[in-house]
Amino acid sequence: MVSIVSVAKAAGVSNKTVSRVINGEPYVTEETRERVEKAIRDLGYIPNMAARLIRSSRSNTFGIITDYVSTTPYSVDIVRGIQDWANANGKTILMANTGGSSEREAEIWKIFQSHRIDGVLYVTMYHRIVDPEAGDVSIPTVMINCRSQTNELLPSIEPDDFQGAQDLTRYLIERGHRRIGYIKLNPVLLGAELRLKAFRQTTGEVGLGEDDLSIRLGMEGPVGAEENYVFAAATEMLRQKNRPTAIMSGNDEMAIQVYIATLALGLRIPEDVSIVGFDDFRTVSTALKPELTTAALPYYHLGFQGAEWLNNVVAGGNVRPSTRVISCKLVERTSVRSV
Amino acid sequence: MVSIVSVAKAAGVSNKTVSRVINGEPYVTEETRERVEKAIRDLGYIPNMAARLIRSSRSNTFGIITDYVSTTPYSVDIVRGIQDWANANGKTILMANTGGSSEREAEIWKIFQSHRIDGVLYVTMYHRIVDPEAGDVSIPTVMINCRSQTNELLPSIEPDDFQGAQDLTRYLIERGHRRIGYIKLNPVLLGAELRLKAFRQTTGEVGLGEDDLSIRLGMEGPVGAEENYVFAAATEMLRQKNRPTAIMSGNDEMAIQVYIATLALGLRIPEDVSIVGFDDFRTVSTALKPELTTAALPYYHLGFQGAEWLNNVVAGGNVRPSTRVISCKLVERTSVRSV
DNA sequence: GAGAAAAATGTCGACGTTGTCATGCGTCTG
DNA sequence: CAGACGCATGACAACGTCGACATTTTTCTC
Repeated sequence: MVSIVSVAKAAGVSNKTVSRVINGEPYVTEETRERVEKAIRDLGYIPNMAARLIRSSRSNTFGIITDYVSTTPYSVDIVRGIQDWANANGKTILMANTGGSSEREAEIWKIFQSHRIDGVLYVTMYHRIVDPEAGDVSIPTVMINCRSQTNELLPSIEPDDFQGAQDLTRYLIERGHRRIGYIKLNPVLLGAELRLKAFRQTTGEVGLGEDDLSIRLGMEGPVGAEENYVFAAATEMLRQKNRPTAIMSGNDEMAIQVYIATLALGLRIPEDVSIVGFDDFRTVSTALKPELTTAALPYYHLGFQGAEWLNNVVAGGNVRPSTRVISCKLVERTSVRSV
Repeated sequence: MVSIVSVAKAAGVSNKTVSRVINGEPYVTEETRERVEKAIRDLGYIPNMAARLIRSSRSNTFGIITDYVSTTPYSVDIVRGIQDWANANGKTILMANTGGSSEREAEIWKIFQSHRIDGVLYVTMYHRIVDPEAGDVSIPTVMINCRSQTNELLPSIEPDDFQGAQDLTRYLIERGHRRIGYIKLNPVLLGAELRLKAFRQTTGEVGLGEDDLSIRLGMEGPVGAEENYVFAAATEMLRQKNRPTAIMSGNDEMAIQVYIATLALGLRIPEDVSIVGFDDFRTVSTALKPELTTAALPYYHLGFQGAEWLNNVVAGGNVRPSTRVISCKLVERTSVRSV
């Protein structure tokens, strides 16, 4: 492997001068710099990160720990956001997946430490409460899309489920809907409670009461293997004599079933029933016809800003641990009409 | 940071002996070994990979290059497969994403080289032909879910779109369907041609001709921003006097629209129309009611076996470059009935 | 044009690990 | 009991890079 030494030889300078050129340090003549750069090109020299790390003990590497579950694969956008930030800021990304096993997670922390990574982004694929296995380790960590139960000190960055559901509810109310159905998410998800709370509060503010609302449980059980009541709930809801003019679906995926239930009853969307989702899981929201109005989970930004934040923490910034929240943008499509 | 030296001191042995213990080398007394292991535990020593690499120039690290596109996020299963293999075999994963830009891709190769990775897994998020920017570099590479146009020498591992579509078609034929609709994938996707070819050939084998088949284009244009004709195509297809009794949808996502079109016409699934998809994009295939019969893209296996293969290549195995193909398993659910 | 300051370049060692080779010690062989 | 052998351990250098410091060369100042 071609090293700094061979470059130095080729350019007829000392190692240190080559090092200076590589790192853009001052005090190198233009002429020398060019000679060295030519040697680098000619020899195809590429700096050895490992050697660099060993000297400077800063790896410029972040580790990502994920917990892929077969659901909501859209959340890979978090990883994309992280990667984009990392790429723009010269950081490298080491990646590992717990697969849900906590022994494996412990291993991963070890591996990360053995690579002397600067910090960890702990990413969950759905919004939930977790319990990182970092042990007594003190690697700077930022939680993304989740929050630590035990360790209040870890900064976390999460989607604003409340605001998203609030916007969506207001959107329906502004368009004249007064009888609204709501199909609840799996209670395991952190968003379930927040979204429902926002729905209740917002409808309450305009004086809608339990009689105007049809609230049903859509799913429950372990994520990935849940009991699914969405179709039945939607069907039942729409068969009521005073059926809702709009249905808020816990998420976009569940909205598929609401669509199907609605159509199977011979009702039209949005003429007879308006429907909104949540997540902006585009594979679904734009595949549905009419396309689904929904609130976009800010996955990409969660990742991007999480990485940025971690960087501040690593740099020792004055980062008081806290939960940061990113808003969910309402995406207006064509599944809602005014009544 | 606690190093091998401090451990050696604590245990009252030489560096080398500690090294021996760490690497499980022979010629260490049980007694010494225990003493060293105790010191390691007490001090919380974790080996420094960078230093190790600098000596041995084997990083035990694979790089993954992806090209995330906002479509088919389900393909993260490829990455999961890779990670699982890596984890089981003590490899570390470095990850980067091109975002579609080839300058960035070139940078990534550089970065990977600077980490002295052992090999690269070049992963695309949908089955297609690509053109890796590795340049004159000769890092062992395995292509996953794609194939190189220019470099015939790169091994690749791909889903068997042909076999999957064949199985699906046979499945319909065996259940008595003789008038079958087919909605074509975006021709940009490698699978489009293969699946259609399988459909044509398999229907042809049992004597079905153009009159029995309704073949329509579902989508075209750049991935992520394509023109979408699925709903219209399905609607038109089902309005024919001799409407198909079954429709094969290019993929699961498109099947959503076929469902909606079917139901909007007042037809029932599967009583009036049977529907199959492709991909087993579970967020969709199990959210549809009735649940969708489809062929599963073997994403996880693509990743797992790709990593395994790369490992062989790195080890200098007798790996004649070739395209390996992994079958798509038919997943029977309830969207098809016998006629 | 001498002396000082600034710029350019070089020398050397250290980072943490492991490979090479050397050494010490007990055991076996004949 | 001498010599050979096998096991257990250690000393030391080297990997590629960069920081600290030293040295040489150029430029500036009066």
